[in-house]
Amino acid sequence: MKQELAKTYAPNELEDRLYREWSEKGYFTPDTDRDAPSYTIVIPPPNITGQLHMGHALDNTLQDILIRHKRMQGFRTLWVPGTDHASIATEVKIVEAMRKEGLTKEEIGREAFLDRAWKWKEQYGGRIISQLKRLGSSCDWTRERFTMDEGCSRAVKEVFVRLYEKGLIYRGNRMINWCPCCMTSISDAEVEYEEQNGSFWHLLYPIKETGEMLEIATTRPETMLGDTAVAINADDPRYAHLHGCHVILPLIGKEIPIVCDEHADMTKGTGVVKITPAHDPNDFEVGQRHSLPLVRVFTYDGHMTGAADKAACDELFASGKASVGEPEVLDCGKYAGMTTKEARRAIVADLEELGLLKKVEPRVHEVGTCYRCHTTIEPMVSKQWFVAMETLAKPAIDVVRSGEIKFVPERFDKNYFHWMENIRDWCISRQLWWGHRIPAFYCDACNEMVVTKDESCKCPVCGGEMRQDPDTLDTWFSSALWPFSTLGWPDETEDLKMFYPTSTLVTGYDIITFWVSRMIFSGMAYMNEKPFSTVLIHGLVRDAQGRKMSKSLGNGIDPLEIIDKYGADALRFALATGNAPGNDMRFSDEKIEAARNFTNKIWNAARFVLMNLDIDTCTLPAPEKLCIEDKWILSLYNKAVRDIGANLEKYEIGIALSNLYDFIWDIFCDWYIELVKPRLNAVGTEENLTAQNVITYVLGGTMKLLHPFMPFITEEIWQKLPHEGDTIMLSAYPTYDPALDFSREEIHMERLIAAIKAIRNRRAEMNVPPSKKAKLFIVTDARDTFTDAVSVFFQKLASASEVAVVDSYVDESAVQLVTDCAKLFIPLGDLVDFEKERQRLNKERENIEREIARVEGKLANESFVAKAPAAVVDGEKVKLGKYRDTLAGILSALENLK
RNA sequence: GGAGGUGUAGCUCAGUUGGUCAGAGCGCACGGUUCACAUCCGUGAGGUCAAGGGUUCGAGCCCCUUCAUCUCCACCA
Repeated sequence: MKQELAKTYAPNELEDRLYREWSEKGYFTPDTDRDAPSYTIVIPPPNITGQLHMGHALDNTLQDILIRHKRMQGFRTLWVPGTDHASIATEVKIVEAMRKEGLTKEEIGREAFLDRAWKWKEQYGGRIISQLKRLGSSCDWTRERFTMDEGCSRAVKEVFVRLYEKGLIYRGNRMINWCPCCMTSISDAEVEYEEQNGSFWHLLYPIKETGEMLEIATTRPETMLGDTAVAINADDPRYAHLHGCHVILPLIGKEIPIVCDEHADMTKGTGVVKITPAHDPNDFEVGQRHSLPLVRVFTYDGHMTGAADKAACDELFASGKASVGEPEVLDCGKYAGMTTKEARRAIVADLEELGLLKKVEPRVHEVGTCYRCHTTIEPMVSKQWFVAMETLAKPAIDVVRSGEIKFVPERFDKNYFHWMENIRDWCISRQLWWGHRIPAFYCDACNEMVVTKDESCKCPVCGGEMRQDPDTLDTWFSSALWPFSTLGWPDETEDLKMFYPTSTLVTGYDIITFWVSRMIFSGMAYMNEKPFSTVLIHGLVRDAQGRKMSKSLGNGIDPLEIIDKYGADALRFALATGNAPGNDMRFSDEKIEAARNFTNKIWNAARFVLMNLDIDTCTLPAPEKLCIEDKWILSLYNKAVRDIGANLEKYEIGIALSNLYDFIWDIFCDWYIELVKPRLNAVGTEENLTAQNVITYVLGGTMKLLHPFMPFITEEIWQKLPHEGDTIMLSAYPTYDPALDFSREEIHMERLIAAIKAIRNRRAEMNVPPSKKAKLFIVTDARDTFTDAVSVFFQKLASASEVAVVDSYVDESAVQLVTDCAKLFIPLGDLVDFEKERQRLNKERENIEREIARVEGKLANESFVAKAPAAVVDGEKVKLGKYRDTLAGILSALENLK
């Protein structure tokens, strides 16, 4: 069988063909009947809003490498794919699209809106899936899931109800982060802090009892209308006489108390803090401690409250439906209806007019913004659903602390612990429509509330109709359940038994708090078991200048364009190579071109091998039939197998891949192929047959080693080589074989290579073109290295016309080269410049003498000899011996020149 | 205010438990029509491993200090 390959690797045609074939033959689906250990990965589900970006490409390349490696090792591997509904992100996009059509959510109503959302999901969810396929991801598509599919929704309801029944989910008026743009609450994790230039306004509040002016500094004067107290520190001597006094809140003339609270820090500002419990998290706490009223002065869309808002609130209180902690609403009068920004200006101007603005200082401070739209977050007291985190956090901390779950690299556990140990209750309700609707039902008739999975429930008190809570859940609430909801939970499915806990989670460090931590406490809480054993963390993919890739900068690189141009394997190589876990990486043209060149190199090596092949099956010949170069390549191949395997086990994917790169390019292509060419040309001989088998064995094995990283090219080549089985995907990953350890031949080849390199080097320095052949005389004690059989190497690779191993050689007109075991003479006649030769040899002599002095010094150091491991000391001794031999050679060469 | 990352050749970065670790790719210089590959082959130049101190027989690697740079977290008025 003669197989042929095209001259240049053209990835596109074969990628589609091979992926379809793998998929159709069901190779991605685990054989659940087979008895084998499981290895499971659940995909971090991409948002349906997006399309594949470089971050996804990296994330999924790493997962595919792991899963393909384990599959080839014989594990029962499952990679569960899916997408995330991305509640807020998707809703924002749909609202945006509707705005362009002149529509609003309210106009079309909830049902029509959800219709649009599902259509969106069909369109864009499908797109990202097909993009994942182009990368070569070997996901089990028969198990594809969506965070809002029926199963996931069931899991969400189940968890909600269970937690509610345990008292770990509660509803109440609490301080939350409100995004006036998205018009919803968001969790603490979803707030991003940005540095902004602001001001520090020093206001004066008149004191009722003494008539003094109390100076108060604030960064947010517009909240003053909602002040319900002023706090001082009880120990502050400056204000000791004011305990129990009141201030008159300017502009509205309201009397509010001066309270003593630890929150007022004597060392900061004026030591006096205005307290706005409804619009500041700290002030909320102070308000709780002193039972201060909550006065809301902002609307949910970022304006000052007015008469209508107040009326609505009054009605709520009058009806008796206002719940505990419900804030009052102020009619802000002349400020009503202004945006908070306008109100700030107006209030400051009015205070200034009244002489109550003492000074304004510029100040830089961190302002919370919405992670989706980057609108400034308004802290608000609002009635929301929360998860009580304290009891849930503890097992989640322990399971990482005990090492049951490991972060790779380890340092990210610090991040995790810090977040988990300082966690606050999780606000999970969102004023959005796209998402899992909260399974709480209210009876308008009698105010009863029921939390249940049953959507058609009746009021248990009065039997009346129930109204479901209009809010939806934080999108991360369903993501948190992903490792088990995708396997069928809450049912006790076979998949759950077989594949949970999952093995490795691969994700970026930017998502540890959002997602990883929540999956861990969820797994512990509902499964009583960790969701995964290892969290492999990777960094961000940045552009060539090191900037974050973003839409607004327009510096994003589209992975699909890269795949079209260079192939998926090249993209995968570029992403997986030369970067360590947890570190950011840069993506550049140079990198992808280098990757493309590597694929082409592999392709051509295979092309060469196939051109010289006429065997149909490959059997490794018995050792006595192997030539030195065969044993050498097998030995190095075997070491590569060991190293690559060890690095993959340690998740050192970048190192494993560079081991492979080095082996393929520098060892296999640059040396072995060149070394066996003469034998491959000698068609019909036994040596030729041996060479064919060895080169096929090594190339085939190398393709297997490389397959997890570059699945397409390796499958294509492997298929064309003599092979057993239907696909490289399911072939056995190579393992270390002690029988292939040929260390003697390694030493011989090292010597030969050193000699060949020395000759090439010397000829290059002298500008002798390779076409000018010259005789080579070798004087050496290492006769077993420089055998007749290896002469051809020098002819082929070192431009030798003929090679002779001689007892001694004297010829003044010869170039002399010295290695640690041989002296090489190349009679080049006129080309030799004796003065230059002498200088060169002297330089070499100086170098080697320096080295000898260094090693001798080391060995003369008693504590080195006494304390260093024997192997290290022996190594130094061997080195010294070689150096001395080399020096002797150089000295005799110099002698020869005289 | 806390925590962490990074700093190694001109550029981008590897360097696993301290002992052939001073490396790779790109770039640069010189040479090459060798029948797999010019997306290639051969050869070469280049680094006090940010600075200083310490531990050790031995330090890019461990410890301390400093500088530069990036990131995360944090309710500071």
